[in-house]
Amino acid sequence: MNVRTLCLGILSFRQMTGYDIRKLAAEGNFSHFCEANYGSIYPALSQLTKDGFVVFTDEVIDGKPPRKIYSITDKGRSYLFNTLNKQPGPDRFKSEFLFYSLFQDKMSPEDFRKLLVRKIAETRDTLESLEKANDCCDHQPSHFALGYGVAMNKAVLDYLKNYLASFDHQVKEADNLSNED
Amino acid sequence: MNVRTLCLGILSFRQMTGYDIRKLAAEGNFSHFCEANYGSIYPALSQLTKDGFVVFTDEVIDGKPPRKIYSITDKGRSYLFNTLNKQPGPDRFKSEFLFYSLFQDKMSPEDFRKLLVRKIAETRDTLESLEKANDCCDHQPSHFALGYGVAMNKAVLDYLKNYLASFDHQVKEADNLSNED
DNA sequence: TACGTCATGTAAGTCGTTACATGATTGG
DNA sequence: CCAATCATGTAACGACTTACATGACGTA
Repeated sequence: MNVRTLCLGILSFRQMTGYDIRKLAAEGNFSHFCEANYGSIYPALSQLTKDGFVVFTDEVIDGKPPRKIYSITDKGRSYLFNTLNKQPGPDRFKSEFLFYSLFQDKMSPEDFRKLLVRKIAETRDTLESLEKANDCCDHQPSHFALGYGVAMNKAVLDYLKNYLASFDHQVKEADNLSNED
Repeated sequence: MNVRTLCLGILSFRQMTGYDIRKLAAEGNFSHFCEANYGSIYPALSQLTKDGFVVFTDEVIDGKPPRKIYSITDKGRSYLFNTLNKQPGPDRFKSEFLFYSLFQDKMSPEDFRKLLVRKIAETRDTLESLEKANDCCDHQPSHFALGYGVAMNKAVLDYLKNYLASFDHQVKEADNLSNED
């Protein structure tokens, strides 16, 4: 799913600006399963315009920055639903954290613990914002996608919290042993 | 975490060929949180060699294809542990499936159901292979990383199975209603 | 004999990131 | 007045994907 298709999909819900698209894709209800920056969105919108998949109207209002409001065309819509008929590629998960964790026995316990604690906080934040979005949301398909993210992050949070507990337990035991010497 | 660092990390466990690295990164115990193909691994290894982070020996054995066996150098190891001291970037999750699911009310129930069923099968497969790998594995950090994947995929599988059940239930009810007409 | 696996690599192209450039408005 | 937010874009670069190119061995 490239940025062009992402934009097209988002615009199929309602017309909006490139700025709005970026908000949804990088901070909003779509951000937990996709990504897009200005640097890819604006060129994508140009291309989609060239292809006739979207059109825009210039909105110039006094006292506001001028905006381009993009809408999907019939051609764009049929292109979108056509690609949606193909089967989706596999989910992709990339975790620098997990890569780092492979070397936990090469780090000091304090360093690895920090890593864990930070990750737990991060996951908790993500989870909270997904749950909040899920509560507000009445669009059923978005609800499904948000719930997916909630389920995933809950599981990860549990896993990490358990691991932290057992990690602390182990460190404590090791301390006790060394104190007995 | 670019492919160069990934290769360096993998080579810090043991010496191996580019072919082996690809296996680990695309099919093995690392594949659930990273990706790499030949097309990125071989150039990465050349670069790492130039930088003095790895060295290789040519292995030429009669009746076997010649291989280059790469090992990490001290310089490479210290570079690796240096980057490991920085804090890791956030996990990235991309799901074409979730994107597609946003349009479930625009598809026929049969089409969306197929999507769900396929995803469930896929998740079950991933989960099984992670669990199998986890059973065999005695390297504790890998165990942690695999467990993370297991937890995530279990949660997703549960979520999808529940959703499928409620989906089928709804479709059935709708059928009953329309039959009563 | 044909296919799968081992094994290494290149080249073209796609795609996206980061940083830069600009400028207006709003709210503290 | 300063910072944040709204708003659009470009350019350079980096990174990875895909397809191509090659070849040997084992096995069914």
